Amino acid sequence: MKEKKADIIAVAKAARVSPSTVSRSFNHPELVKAATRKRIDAAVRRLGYIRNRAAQTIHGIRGGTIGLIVPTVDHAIFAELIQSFSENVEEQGFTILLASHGYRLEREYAIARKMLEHRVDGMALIGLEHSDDTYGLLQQQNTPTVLLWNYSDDAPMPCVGSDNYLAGHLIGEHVVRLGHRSIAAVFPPISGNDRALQRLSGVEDALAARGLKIAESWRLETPYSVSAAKEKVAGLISFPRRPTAIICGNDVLAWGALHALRRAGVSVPGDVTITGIGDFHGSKDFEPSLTTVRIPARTIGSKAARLIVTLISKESDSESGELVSPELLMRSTSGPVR
Amino acid sequence: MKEKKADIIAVAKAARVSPSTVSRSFNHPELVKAATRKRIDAAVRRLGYIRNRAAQTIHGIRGGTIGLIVPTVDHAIFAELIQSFSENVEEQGFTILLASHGYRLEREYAIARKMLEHRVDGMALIGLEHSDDTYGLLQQQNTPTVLLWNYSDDAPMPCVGSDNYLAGHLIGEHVVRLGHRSIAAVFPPISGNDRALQRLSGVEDALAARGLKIAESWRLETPYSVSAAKEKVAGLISFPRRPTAIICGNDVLAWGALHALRRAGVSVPGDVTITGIGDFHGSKDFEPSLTTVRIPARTIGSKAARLIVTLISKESDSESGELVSPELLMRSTSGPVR
DNA sequence: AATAGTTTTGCAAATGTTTTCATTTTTGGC
DNA sequence: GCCAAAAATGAAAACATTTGCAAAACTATT
Repeated sequence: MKEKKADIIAVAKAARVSPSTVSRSFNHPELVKAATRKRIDAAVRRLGYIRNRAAQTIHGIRGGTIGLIVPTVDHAIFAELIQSFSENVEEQGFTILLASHGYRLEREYAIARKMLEHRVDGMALIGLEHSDDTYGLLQQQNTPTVLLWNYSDDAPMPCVGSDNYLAGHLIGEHVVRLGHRSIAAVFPPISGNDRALQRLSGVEDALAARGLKIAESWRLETPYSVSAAKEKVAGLISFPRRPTAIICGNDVLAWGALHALRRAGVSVPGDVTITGIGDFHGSKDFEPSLTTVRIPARTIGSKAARLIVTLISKESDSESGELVSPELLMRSTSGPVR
Repeated sequence: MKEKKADIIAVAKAARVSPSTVSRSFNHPELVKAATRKRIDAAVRRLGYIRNRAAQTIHGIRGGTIGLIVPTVDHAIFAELIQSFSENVEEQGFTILLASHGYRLEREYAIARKMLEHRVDGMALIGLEHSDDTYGLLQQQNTPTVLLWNYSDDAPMPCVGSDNYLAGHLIGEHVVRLGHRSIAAVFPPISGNDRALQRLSGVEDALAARGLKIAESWRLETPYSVSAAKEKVAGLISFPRRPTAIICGNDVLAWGALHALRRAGVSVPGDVTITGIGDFHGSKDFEPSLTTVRIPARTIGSKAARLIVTLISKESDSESGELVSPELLMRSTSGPVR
């Protein structure tokens, strides 16, 4: 029906040169005479030729793609990270191949495999918790890989992220320092989510240091959503005996808690202290503004981007990642216990 | 240093068959004897062989990737759309190649080109507004393409989305019906953003139908962020003469407005009515819950996914897209004028 | 045990590039 | 105008696969 798409040979013919020259004109323009290059460019435009990356990838040339696997895209926090990572990586001429595994680590393995089939130049994963298969695969193919979001000195691969345990610890300490003794926690499910687990441990250890413990019935688990958190917290405060502080595993849950309290007419921080973790867009401007721990997604994204590109081009395994410290932001949702 | 990665020939040798048989065992397993397949699979596992998609793409075989270009990832609304689109597309065995252009349409063209170089099987773009070059490119390469987010009968390519003009109209009508006459609007910049433009037109037309018009000084333009909107609205209401209703171009801006009013001690909807557009996660559970127009990102994402896959496999241009209607959600931030 | 049919396999060509090496063309110095 | 050196180009091999076709190996049938 339609003339088949132009290939490099067609261009060569049209420009009255050999395919080699056309190829060179793309990849090493300085090696071909300006006049010839002009003719080639004209032919390219005339035929609407588009290079076939697949055909060059076959020659072991870098394809210019980086695989990024996230649990999900539509959590504020990952969205920000993805944006920053992809922006920075694009700047270096790479394109990202994106997929989400929905917190299922076997899916992650399958996706990683598929990305390797596409011969990505590097990979980026979220967190430190991955199946042995995944780690094995990446190691064996020795694909440059960076782990995002979490940092640990003894991670099996270079990672750039924050110390989520410390983040939890900071917020836990802040809350006990304010004098709170009746403390509840609202966290996302921790299976397949080492970030949440570490935050929770940090909180617990901080409390334990003062001999405090979160009562079983005050340890709430909710999916990542404002409405789920709101509902859970509404239930929590409907009992006569209430916590004086609620520590949330991330800012989205904290927003939900805040709305629940507002609805119930409970004053924050007068009656109850609320804290988040993450400092998402909007937390600073919430009324009242949310006390939280800053984990700078944009910074992590851009540092990770720089790292993976280095790893890819230098082929130097030396780089071991970077820790970006969490920072406590005392704002208006936390206050001393009455 | 390390033995080079296994290729199909190495596998063939290890399994004592010819490369052709190995290839067949992957692509047409029913054509090879079970016993042989077993031997091949064993060899594959032993050598850690991973197929090279690039090498098959070269044969005109579908590579299994779909290019998705968005303005940015980290707007709640796109995040949700991307998630749903990618989820559904992955289910069909495709992987997405993602990039963002930051509302710059020339960037979009460059990215599209690069994706074509990677020989994506299809493309998805946000909105109907794209450079002629981009449209030309896609048409000329006749790459199956779907336009997301916006729907129009006379779009140059299949699109699945909502009617943003109608969304704006619905909300505008709702507000005037409540008796408001002093109306302000807070919208994102409309350049390179046909969604916002159409919403605004919808609003304006709805007001005009009642002989109303938004005063120049009450037409605020702010970037997409809670804090920017909060600030702008704080300024707006600091004047003695205030609007009785503020129509926001999307829910994020509405949240900002809500926080500004809360801070200023202005009651909603008692003193001022606020409306959003989008119905993002969290709007329903905001206190007070936000009146807005629902534009179901998840639905759009999944329908678009289905459409692009059809377009790719059936090669049938017949499909022309789908309109998913916006729906007015009257909640608690809007009320009759005092 | 021979035949016809069917299933399984291998050979070789093809795919769209890049790259090495050799050859041709150009340039500059005389 | 000639020569050596430098610059530009082309021929052919290489890359990792797939596939059409033909050969080989099995199965039933007699």
